Amino acid sequence: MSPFEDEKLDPRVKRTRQMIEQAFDDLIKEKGFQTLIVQDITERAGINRATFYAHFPDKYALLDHSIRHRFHQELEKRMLNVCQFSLGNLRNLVIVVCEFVDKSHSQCAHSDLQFQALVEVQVRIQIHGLIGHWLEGLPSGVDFPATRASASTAASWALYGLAVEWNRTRRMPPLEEYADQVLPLLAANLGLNMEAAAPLPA
Amino acid sequence: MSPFEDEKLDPRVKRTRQMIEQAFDDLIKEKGFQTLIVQDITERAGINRATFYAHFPDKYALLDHSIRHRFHQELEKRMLNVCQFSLGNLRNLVIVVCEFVDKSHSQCAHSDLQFQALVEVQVRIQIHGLIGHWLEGLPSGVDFPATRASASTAASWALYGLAVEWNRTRRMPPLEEYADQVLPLLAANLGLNMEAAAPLPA
DNA sequence: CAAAGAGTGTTGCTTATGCAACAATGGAGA
DNA sequence: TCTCCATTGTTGCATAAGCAACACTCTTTG
Repeated sequence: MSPFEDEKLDPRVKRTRQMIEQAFDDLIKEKGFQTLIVQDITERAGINRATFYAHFPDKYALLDHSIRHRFHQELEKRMLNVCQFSLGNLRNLVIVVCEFVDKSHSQCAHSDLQFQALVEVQVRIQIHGLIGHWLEGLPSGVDFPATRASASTAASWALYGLAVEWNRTRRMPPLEEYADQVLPLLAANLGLNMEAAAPLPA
Repeated sequence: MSPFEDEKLDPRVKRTRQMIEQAFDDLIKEKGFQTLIVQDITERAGINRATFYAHFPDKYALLDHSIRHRFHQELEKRMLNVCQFSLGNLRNLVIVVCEFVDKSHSQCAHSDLQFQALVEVQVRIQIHGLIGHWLEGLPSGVDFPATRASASTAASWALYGLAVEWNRTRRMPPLEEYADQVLPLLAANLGLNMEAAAPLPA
């Protein structure tokens, strides 16, 4: 459930990965993802090129890892990775995703479509996993429009799409307001009627 | 002449030394030199204890190296390590030494006498080397009170002593003024009569 | 005095990283 | 088309770093 714990790993490995990730993050801001070559990363990180390939198959794998890592950190900040389902937590998730998408889109220079697509895939996977985990924790009596798997799929796509839309409209309305506005939509995906007495704590 | 150039060294070695030196500097500020044990340094640096001993015989050698390194950096900042003798350069050297002594004494918490003594030895060695190098570059016609070797010895001790004194009087008078004040003393050590027409550019 | 603990250096072995060279791919330009 | 060049992954070998264990010295504490 938590692929980024501080495993008791060889300190050399931990250091090298940190240096690679740091160099990668910096370079993406500076020259974007597409024009970035592996040699840039290893030079900035101060490691050998062969060492890079000992850790990542290529720069795409590194990007995937980096996105997962950073998004997971955002979840950790709000403890969304160690909680149960509630409308309040779902609302926080909306906020996290919107902010993350906004930050990603702003830092990639030339509206790099490939970059954005790769971000989307990784983030959606994580959202899907989190919501799926939440739903597993619900009592079996709760009804869903379909299976729980379908529910988390629909909700994760919907949530990401809403985040992109919020970014596209130049972050209007304000995030808190937007979260309140779209929360019923997502709740509906999950089979929750917000007008009736919700079976969950808000 | 320059023991700290960016030699083409194995990047692993460069990294490890940097981490050790960084951890050492931080820890000295936090808990002083005497109470510091090697294990503290290696833990903070994130390296193995055996690796430490592969680079330094003990914490005293590390301190020596650290002082030499930092003092040399100060010389480099003002390009005193790549210039010839002049009264202006000697004056700059006074300023560098005063500032360095002051910084060292302020950062060592409990007026750690051993620490101060170790700093003194290393800094004086460097001053001695630099002045000696300067004197070698002078034309053979210039007169000294004694040999050039004696002159640089006397001057280096005198200069360090003056720096300690300036620190002891709570940095009074202001550094620039103090430098002008003591410059004739040091010049006399080097056989230069500042009242007569100096054979050197000011 | 004895025993326990903390810190020091050292050692043998394992593992990760550095380095240089290589073939393979693909794009740019004559 | 052809060559040139940059980039990519990969490989074998050299070297640095990690790790656990050891003996040794001091200090502390009962």
